[in-house]
Amino acid sequence: MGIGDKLLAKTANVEAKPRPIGQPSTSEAKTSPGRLMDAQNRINSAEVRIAQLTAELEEARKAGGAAEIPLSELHEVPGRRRHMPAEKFVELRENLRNNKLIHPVVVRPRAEGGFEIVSGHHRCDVYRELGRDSIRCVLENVTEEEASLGAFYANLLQSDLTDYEKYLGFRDIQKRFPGITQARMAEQSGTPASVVSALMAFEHLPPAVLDLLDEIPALLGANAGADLSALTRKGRANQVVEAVQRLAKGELDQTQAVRLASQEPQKAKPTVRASGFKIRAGRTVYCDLRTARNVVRLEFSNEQEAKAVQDELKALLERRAEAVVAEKEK
DNA sequence: TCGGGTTTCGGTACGAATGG
DNA sequence: CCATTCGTACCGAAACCCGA
Repeated sequence: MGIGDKLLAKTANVEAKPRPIGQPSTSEAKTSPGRLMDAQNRINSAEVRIAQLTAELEEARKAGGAAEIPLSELHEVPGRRRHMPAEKFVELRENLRNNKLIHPVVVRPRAEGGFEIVSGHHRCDVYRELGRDSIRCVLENVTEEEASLGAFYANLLQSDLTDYEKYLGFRDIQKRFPGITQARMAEQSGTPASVVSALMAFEHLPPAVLDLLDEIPALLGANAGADLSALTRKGRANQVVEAVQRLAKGELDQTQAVRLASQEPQKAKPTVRASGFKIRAGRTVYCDLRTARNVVRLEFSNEQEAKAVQDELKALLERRAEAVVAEKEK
């Protein structure tokens, strides 16, 4: 399931893309769904109908194929839906508007009737949006666990999921399967154990930080998150919160936030940044001055000026040096 | 001053080493 | 045996540099 779903995701629109997009087909009922609906109308009992669909799917599965299932019989299981950015969804919709579905939706029968979607929530959404009645499905005999895990691990494969969202997913898995180790989850998801470890460290961040992450999931990557988590456990929660709040305001980047949080409180000095300015003489830059810590660099447009300024600076510096000596002796 | 090549920097990926 | 930390390689974007 995991692998299959991954492959589905990777190749969802591979075939269709290079094709020139034809005329948008009107949403006139395709023949096979139409026939299916007609057939359904003649069946009174819903159970019989489901039984028939299930049998159809079983048969199709044995033959290695798929069957048309009414969208009204497909149900979503909470937490299984895969994240998809809006623009990707539009891409998928436009693809399916003009091309036929290459990868059938994967479903499994529900005890209370109908089918639950194992993989293909977005394809179903698209079909509903396009006003279609049914969609090609394949039956997958998987357990509840397998279906959930498969969906989540396929989800993980998406690089546009933020690290925080990945953490929430892994945490969900742990909640559902108590006792599962990080190593096991790493193995199942094909993620290095060190990454799983870093992700799971989000758990130990101060509540205020987690609240911020709920609002802005991309605020912290797994690495900075793990660093801040370690600091939190060392009793630096207050500084961690402070640093992350400034990070959220855009005053710091992630490494600076980690640095800030790891400094002793009294040492939390404003970050020394290189400063400088340029003096122009008309259009050309007469002098470019830069200061970093205790170093001042002066760059002149020509050597004569450099020499002249050096002489003037000498006098200025000697005066200041004397002042420093006087200050010390006081 | 413009364009494009390069360097730097913040960040991620992941295996190796270490710790509990 | 797991989880965590460390070290290094890598990546992309922005900053920087420099000749035309």
